[in-house]
Amino acid sequence: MYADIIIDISHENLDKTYQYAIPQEYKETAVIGTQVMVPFGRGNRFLSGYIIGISDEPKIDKGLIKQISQIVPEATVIESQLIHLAAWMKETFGGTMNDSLKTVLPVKKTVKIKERKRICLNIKEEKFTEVYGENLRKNNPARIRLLEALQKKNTLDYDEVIHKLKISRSTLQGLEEQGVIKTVAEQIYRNPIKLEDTPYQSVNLNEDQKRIVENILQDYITGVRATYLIHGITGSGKTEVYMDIIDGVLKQGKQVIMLIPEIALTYQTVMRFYIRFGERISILNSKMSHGERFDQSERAKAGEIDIIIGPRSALFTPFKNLGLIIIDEEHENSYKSETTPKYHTTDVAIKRAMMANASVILGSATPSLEAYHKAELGEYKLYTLTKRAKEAIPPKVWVVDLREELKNKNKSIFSQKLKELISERLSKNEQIMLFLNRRGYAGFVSCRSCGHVVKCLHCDISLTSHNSGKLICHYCGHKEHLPQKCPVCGSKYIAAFGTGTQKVEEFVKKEFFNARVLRMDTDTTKLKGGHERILKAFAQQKADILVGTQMIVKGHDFPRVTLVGIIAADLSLYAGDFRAGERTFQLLCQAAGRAGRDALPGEVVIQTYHPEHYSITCAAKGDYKAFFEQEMLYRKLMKYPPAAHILLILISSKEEEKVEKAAQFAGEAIKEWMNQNSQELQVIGPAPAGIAKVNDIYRRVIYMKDEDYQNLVNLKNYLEGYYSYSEYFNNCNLQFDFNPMSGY
DNA sequence: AGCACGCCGACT
DNA sequence: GTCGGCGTGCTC
Repeated sequence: MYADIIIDISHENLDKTYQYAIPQEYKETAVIGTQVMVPFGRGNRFLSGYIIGISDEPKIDKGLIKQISQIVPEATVIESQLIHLAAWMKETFGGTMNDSLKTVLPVKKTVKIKERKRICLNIKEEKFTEVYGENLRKNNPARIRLLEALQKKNTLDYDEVIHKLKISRSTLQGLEEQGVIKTVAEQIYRNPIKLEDTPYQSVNLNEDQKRIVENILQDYITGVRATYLIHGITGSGKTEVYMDIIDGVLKQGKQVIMLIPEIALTYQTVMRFYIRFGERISILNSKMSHGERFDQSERAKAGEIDIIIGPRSALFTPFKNLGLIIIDEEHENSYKSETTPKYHTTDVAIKRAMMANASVILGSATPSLEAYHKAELGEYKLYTLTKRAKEAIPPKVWVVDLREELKNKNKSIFSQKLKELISERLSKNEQIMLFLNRRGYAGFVSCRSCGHVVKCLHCDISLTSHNSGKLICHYCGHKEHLPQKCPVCGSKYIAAFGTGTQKVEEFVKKEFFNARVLRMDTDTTKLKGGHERILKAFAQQKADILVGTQMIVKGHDFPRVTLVGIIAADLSLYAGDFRAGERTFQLLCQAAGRAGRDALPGEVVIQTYHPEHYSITCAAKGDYKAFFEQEMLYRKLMKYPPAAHILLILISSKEEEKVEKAAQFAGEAIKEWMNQNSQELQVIGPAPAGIAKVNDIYRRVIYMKDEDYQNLVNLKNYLEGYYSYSEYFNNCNLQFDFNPMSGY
């Protein structure tokens, strides 16, 4: 038995694994994640390392492999815990150990720190002349070069000394031993938050909020560790609840990780926490460089901070005394990783919390079906916040049936109602948001007259129209022709559905030519800071109407927005994946929450061909529970998560023939596995992926469904085994996605 | 990073 | 010859 070990030195060229033999007495205890002491290098000096893999075969000449000397008893070593977590992620979500390690461990490329490593003189002037003269006499060119450079400039950059002055490390070492120079590695890590002198004002919690804080803290202090789901409607003051709980947990000497979706990371949110918790808080965001992130993780390890706020990657902050993980807006898509391992943050957070004896709080206005389902099963403790904290009035919601509009010869993209309300708002100088809930590849086919949507017979998923004029199911690959007439009402108004933000903008300009319009989509936010710039302009009322996709409904509050128009709720309702209904409900709730945030009462217009669909009626009433019940029925019926689990297998290659063969082979292997294990899993595919070709790489998918997650994991392991040696997978890539969030 | 190996000029 | 300065390459 051999162990792959990474040596615990943060240096680039040691950032790889070395194989060591596991002595007999450690056969049982040497598992992935354990810290070990090993002899390393010529001098066999004892270094600490971590086991990140176990194998039977030696990778190099057996004679060169040394033995592990000792196992460090499982202390609360944070690295060890994170490596453990990585191993669990590899197993649960697929991919290699390396993939998992890279997501879990802080980047070891210590670029920033290296830059700061400096060389300076360590002797007085008279001594300098003496040393300099001696080296001149002995004709030591490298030393002279360095001394002359140091004479001109007191301190020099380490990297420059090595590369520009061409001084080797051994020269520096020699001089340092003699005490002529010293190297200073001043690690100044910046705190990315700027101080602002706003005193903290305590907020008075209402009864509901107080109850939650007290209950959860009571649990915490008495040693109960659990996962909580806080279902609080928009504006019910979840953040205040989090802050009070954090405060209580900090008082227990523990640390807190607070996760938020990337887009919600606004200056205001951070400031609120900063004002309350001061210097011991830090943030992480995607704009930060590797170095800056590394800084933050070093600060966390050194115990300089107690709270970190950031997107899903912040989950891996190396806190030694982790007490609580909060996941705000738990239903957000960005919590699912798009790269292997395709983990869901909630699952990993719960696992990490278990390992660290911490609790988890999930919060959302519209919890994911997964979370609410688990709460109903009693796996999570559920708390509900039903009152708005500020006494704002819930908005008035109008659902407009677009089929009626067509009957009334209104072919504009704005219904009569929406037009009226827009005009009224413009005259009152109030602001309007027009929201296009478009997402990913749309292009489903529907009848403009009766609203019928063409769906897959097998999957109950909207078919997607392709350029070829064919309709395709993204799950099973089922194909059919685009019908000439609506199969339900016979109308000829049946076509692919799709509107872009530019089009909406054009229409607005045409219909309301004196309105000032801002558009926000991937086009207009491409430039750096485009996002912020547009939102700021709108907040300063430099425009009357903001047109955009989901990105406009998240984050920012605009007190003067009193009307929200959803152009076509169907766009997300028939997006071609099983979460379409859920996503629509969430988006509509969020959009509705934008209207009338302050004193001015708000109104919302939802335009749709399906006013009777429960995603829309429930969102209009703001009735989460009713929506959940309905959607859960659908999931149970179709065996979609959380009623069952889905494993998506994506096979890709540059050669079309190869993918086809590999996909067929994988299909056979699955059958073989089912026979061997006498299991009956539902298999859909192999089929070309929804986007069958990306950057000249061909893609095939296989969907598997089963109620038992472990079954799917076993199958994944079986396929991974094949992948490593079967020639069918040569030049092919194999990826797994459990309970996928996005289409392929 | 830390260590040793090997090369080179200088000195006893 | 030997010694110290110096550069380089390897570590299971």
